[in-house]
Amino acid sequence: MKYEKLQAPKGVREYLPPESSAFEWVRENLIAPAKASGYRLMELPVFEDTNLFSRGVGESTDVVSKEMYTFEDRGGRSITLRPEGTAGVMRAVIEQNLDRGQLPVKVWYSGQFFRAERPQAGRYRQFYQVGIEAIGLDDPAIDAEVIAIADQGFKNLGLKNYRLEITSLGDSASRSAHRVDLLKFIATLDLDEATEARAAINPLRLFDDKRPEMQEKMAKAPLLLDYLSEDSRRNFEMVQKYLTGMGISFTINPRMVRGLDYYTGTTFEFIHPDLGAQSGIGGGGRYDGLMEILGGQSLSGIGFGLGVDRALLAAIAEKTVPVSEFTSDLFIIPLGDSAMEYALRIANQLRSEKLSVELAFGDRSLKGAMKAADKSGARFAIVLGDSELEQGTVSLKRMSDGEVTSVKITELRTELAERSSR
RNA sequence: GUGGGCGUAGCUCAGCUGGUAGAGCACUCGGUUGUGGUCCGAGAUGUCGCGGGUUCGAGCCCCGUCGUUCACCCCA
Repeated sequence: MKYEKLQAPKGVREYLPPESSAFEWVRENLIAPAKASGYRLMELPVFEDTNLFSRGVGESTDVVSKEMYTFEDRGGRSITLRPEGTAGVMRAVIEQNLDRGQLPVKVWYSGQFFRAERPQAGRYRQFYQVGIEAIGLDDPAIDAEVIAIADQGFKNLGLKNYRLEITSLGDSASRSAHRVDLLKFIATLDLDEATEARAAINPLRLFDDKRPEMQEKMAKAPLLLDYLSEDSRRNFEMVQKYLTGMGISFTINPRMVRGLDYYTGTTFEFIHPDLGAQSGIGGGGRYDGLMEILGGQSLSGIGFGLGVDRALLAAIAEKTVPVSEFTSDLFIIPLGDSAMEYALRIANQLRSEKLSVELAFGDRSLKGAMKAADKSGARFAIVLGDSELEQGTVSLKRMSDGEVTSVKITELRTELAERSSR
């Protein structure tokens, strides 16, 4: 009886050895600056009450209206696989009262997110993000620091070709003033039906249209940046000053539009040109009304999400991924049953002393086992047979040049420690 | 959700105007008794994505389907 083969669901990206080590390298490097800045881990569920996203992210966004994985659980509750990270963090902060202590609350997270889009280069239905949130403080210095943390993550990967774009969406007074004029302007344009509909939901979206004729039409549209209130404008200037002071280069993109409704004030995107159509490797911004919308107190916040999958693609494009393979300290080749019994024992012991040790299993030829030792990248190899067991000594072979030294088995650990460090 | 390209051994691919499959790499074993990376030799592996159709006959043609890839919408 032969069973049918199963496949992974459409649009998921899997990371298997040896590429998985590059993925892990990217993720850890993106996390490191957050840890170094006092952000602490938050491990959250990947599914939440659907209302969290429809209310938090915004009913009008594409993410909510057509890209969510929503289903009913056995208790009849509407559940959604998280399409982004911020809403879940806010929910947990409110629910667990983290905002009752000292502010800001500074947390980071890492994990998979889900959007039911048509997959393409750098876009998957399950994707990985590293993110941070700083909640409860209005200070342009925090905005600048959050951006700097993201930037440092990309620098850790050795990336050079990306650029940082920033803008300010201002406070609600700024936005409503701008909206009036923008709607007036849009009313003068001759738009197709689909675009008209998008404009009705969120007129800012038209700035993001890639079609050249639309860009032309929008060229003279009023820009939100010109409508910033005095406070917002001063805030934005401070953010820029701080960034410049840290040596972080950026460009101001007054036409930048983000896909989530909760953004306010400082907003930013990291863009890498070598990835194809999906060029955003990370982005974020302020979300000053979000917590209140989700039933918490009225606190501001700022955060970012960085795409691990896309950052990896960028690192591959720029050829900055280190080629290091896993290397163990010792590879043991036992010959025969009693040697295997002994090998398992000393391997365990060496591992308990923090050495990494691999064994040759199965009935392989010695030549094949040596080949496996070579492939594993182990620094040293020993053969364990009857004569070695009798004499209590082994020939410690250094794989890089084949040099062999006779070593007592009881002294393997110290020998390895000494020789590996050189 | 819309549109284009692709789908042949683990991987990268070849397969001429339709006659039931190959290469390189990788893998396993061997090249005289227990030592890797080079070299030489031998070997295993495919329901040609799946289903249907045309045909005496299809990996090659047609339809559908699934997957993949690229782009649009949108986004990490």
